[in-house]
Amino acid sequence: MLTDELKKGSAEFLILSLLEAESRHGYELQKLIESRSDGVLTFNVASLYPLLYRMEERGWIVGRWVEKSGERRKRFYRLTPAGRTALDAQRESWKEFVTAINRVSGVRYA
Amino acid sequence: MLTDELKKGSAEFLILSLLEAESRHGYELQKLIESRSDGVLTFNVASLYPLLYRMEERGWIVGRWVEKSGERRKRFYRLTPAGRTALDAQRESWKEFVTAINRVSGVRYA
DNA sequence: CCACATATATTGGTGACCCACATATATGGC
DNA sequence: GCCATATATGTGGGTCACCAATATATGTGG
Repeated sequence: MLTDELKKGSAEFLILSLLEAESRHGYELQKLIESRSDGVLTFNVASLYPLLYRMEERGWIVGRWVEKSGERRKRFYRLTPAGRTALDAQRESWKEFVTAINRVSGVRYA
Repeated sequence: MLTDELKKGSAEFLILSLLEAESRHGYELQKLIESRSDGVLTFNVASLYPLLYRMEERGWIVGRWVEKSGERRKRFYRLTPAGRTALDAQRESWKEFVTAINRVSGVRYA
């Protein structure tokens, strides 16, 4: 499937987008992406956590551990100013990319 | 850049789309994708030819060598019925994918 | 004669993604 | 009391695509 290949690379953009409104933890991000896309976009845990670390190293997001009694510890991530800048850039890239593919492939949204 | 990652996986779809109208050879496909996307979508030769072989093995396209005097030999590819079916499926996948990403990321085309 | 465009092709390295597995807690069903 | 399932985070190892670099070969323009 085309989608399988394309999903690669989109994950970062989705995470940045979801963190724009409020901070969230990894598992939550995974479930949100899956439910909000009606199952079209799925996310493997083995991709999720390494990706979050990479994004944190890059300074786009910052995580903090939250521990509540009677709950498993969670790591909540929030967007940094650099992350917001990256998000803006990726939004533009995304639009440009979609426009380009549509133009070359002749896709129209009837 | 987001685009760099996303370009992966879209190549097949673009090639199938371009071959729908008429048969073309590898180098031509590469140049067409680049020019029609205004340089947004670039294509590495080291990806192009192996990809064409894979698509031919899968039975989506068929190539034939064309040799003219005073010209380097070219391999023209045309779409097979199976390729056309695959193209239809990929068009749907593409639309579904774009819709899903837009919904999750909150992108709107103003 | 040499740089460049055309045209096809491969080797070798990098890097992302994912299967499978591991750990730990709370809840619901039987 | 026990077991499956949901929640939540994490990793080792294999696979696979992409790409930089390189190679071959011909026609054109300066």
